[in-house]
Amino acid sequence: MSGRITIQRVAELADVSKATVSRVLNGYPHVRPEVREKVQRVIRETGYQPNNIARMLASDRSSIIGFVISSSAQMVFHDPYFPALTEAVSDAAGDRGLIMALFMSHADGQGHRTVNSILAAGLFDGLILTADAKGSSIFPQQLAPDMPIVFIGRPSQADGMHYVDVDNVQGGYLATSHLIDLGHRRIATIGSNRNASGEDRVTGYRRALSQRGLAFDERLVAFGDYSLESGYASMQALLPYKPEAVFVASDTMALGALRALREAGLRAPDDIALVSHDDLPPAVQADPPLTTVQQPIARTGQLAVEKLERIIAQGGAVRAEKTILPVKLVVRESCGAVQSI
Amino acid sequence: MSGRITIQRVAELADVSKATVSRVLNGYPHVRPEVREKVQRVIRETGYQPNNIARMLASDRSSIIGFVISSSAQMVFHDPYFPALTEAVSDAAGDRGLIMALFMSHADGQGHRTVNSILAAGLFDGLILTADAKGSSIFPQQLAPDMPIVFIGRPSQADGMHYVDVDNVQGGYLATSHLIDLGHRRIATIGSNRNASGEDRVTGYRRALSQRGLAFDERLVAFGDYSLESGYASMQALLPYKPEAVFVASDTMALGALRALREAGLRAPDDIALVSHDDLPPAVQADPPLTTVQQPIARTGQLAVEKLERIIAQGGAVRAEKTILPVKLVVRESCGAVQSI
DNA sequence: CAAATTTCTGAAACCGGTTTCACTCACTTT
DNA sequence: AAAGTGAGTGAAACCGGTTTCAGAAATTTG
Repeated sequence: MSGRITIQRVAELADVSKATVSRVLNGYPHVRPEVREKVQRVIRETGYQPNNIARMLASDRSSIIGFVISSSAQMVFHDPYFPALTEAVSDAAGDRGLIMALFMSHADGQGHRTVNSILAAGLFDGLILTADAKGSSIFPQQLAPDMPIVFIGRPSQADGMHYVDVDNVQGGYLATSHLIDLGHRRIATIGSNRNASGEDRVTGYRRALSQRGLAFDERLVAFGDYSLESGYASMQALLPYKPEAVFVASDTMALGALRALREAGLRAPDDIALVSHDDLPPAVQADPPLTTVQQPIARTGQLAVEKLERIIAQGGAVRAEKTILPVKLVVRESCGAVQSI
Repeated sequence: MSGRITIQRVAELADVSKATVSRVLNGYPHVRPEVREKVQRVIRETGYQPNNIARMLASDRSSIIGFVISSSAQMVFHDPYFPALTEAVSDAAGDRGLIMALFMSHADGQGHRTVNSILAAGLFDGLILTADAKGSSIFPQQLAPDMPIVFIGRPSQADGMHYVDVDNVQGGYLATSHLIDLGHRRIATIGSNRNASGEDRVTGYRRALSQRGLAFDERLVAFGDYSLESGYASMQALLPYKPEAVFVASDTMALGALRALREAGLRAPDDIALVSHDDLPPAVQADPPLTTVQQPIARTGQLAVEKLERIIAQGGAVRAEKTILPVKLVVRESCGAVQSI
């Protein structure tokens, strides 16, 4: 693997010791410029590539991080959020010279097994986990207390955990406030109680209502699972209660909601105004384009990797710390604030 | 990493040599049953986990394979094909005790750089690459002639390459034949010339036409890039030529095509019959649900991993071999063969 | 100019496994 | 009973790097 030639061979050719070659390789000081140059020339001429595995063994660092998506395969398929997040983490890792190993843990209770085997591999410098769904918690901390771990999204047991999340409460709040500003009073929501993000967005919704003196009506709240179908079903369930506007907790569910409206012979925003959450590509493509709360996915992935790297560097002795990223409202047509062109 | 205790410690506790522990660990013969049991007990009691990195170094196998998606980020987002394929490869790798490292190489010409750095890592037992787009070929073979590589999809330079692909020609053929069977004569296609798959599907389309004695009309052929938008634009471009039916080379483009129809006040299948390709989840959700050619994505990923494993095991001395998987037509409503319920 | 530093450098230990090889020992063959 | 077999075992080499440590060489200081 990686060619025949080793550090030993380079050392011989350059007429120095392995130690010196290693110093040159890692840019350490205490090497005479001329020697350094000679070694570099040999390296160049031979095309020598250090064996990373040997390096890992000796330095006890692998530069590999695990990225575990602990959602059901269904969600990974239906919601572009995961591909987007995966790319963000992958990019961030690549930028920092880390290799990302991806694991998709299945919904059939294999979550633990997957994580177990990952940890057993003893191969990773650290792990990034997507926040678990409520009730199907993963606790790698118990299995490997020293493994550096960063969650993306608030885990169900957030105590002592590092995590990066977007301000979901603020997201729900901004979306709902916008609808109130537009004069709507009877505002429904399609949220989710599947994870912390969904709950937080509903919390923001309620906060906006109460702050503006609007009553909270239980019948105007539906819960989905982030799938298009659940958005569709939820909207159908809400229609009998005649909402004027709806805050949908994800773009994907909003697409389903739009379909339900269309089938009911209604149009957004004319008959029902709609604001969603995430600002993923489908939001722009939707008909009408969705007014939605933009969450900085790329930044989220980047911060998670940076945080993980920091924890790794400090040997895990970092106080658990959460990072909450701000969100912002992107106004398009589904809310009725601007005219369709 | 992976706890404190080493094979040396286990050996001491079990009062045997490292060699014997290693034999037990790997299930090798030539260990007395009682000794084997004693070692296993110590392993159990101490919770010993072998250090995989040391193992890799000694055995020159990492059990890590790289999966490189060499498409633009755009496509990865827009087309569920890639998440589906990624999951398939990830699952297949996991089933076989391999770890999958994911790389998304960008469209900005970084493709090569990504692959270079992957190879430089000297860490992978092998690579699975998604077929390159035409003109942006990746040639890791040149850089690392000994690296076992399997493509998914026919690469632009297929000579001497291992690859697994679905029968795209047959896909285009089946779809088009179906439309002909339904009585249509003026059949258009939205294909793609971005990669081999797209071209093959168009080839199948042409083959069906000629076999049934229908003339090929250049104006009835449009090319997209697998995005929803390109499907939309292509359909708009085709409408002036009044097709009775269209074969669209991907579900995602079909969604765009449907939108174009809707906006033109037309309906599928009544005004224009439509058959697409892939049978990904959106095909079912579409309105109307899409008649589409099903490609066995999970199987594709699985075969790619198995083939790669075989090449690795044989030290790369395997004659290049291609595997073409059959496809089948799934009839839903968009073609007009069955009545909407 | 001697003494004290500081800069370079290489030998050797080390990381934690796997694998080779020689040797012991019990059991078969002649 | 001597020789031949094969199973069972451990010592040691090995994988290819990094890191420690001590000593030589060069430089600064007194």
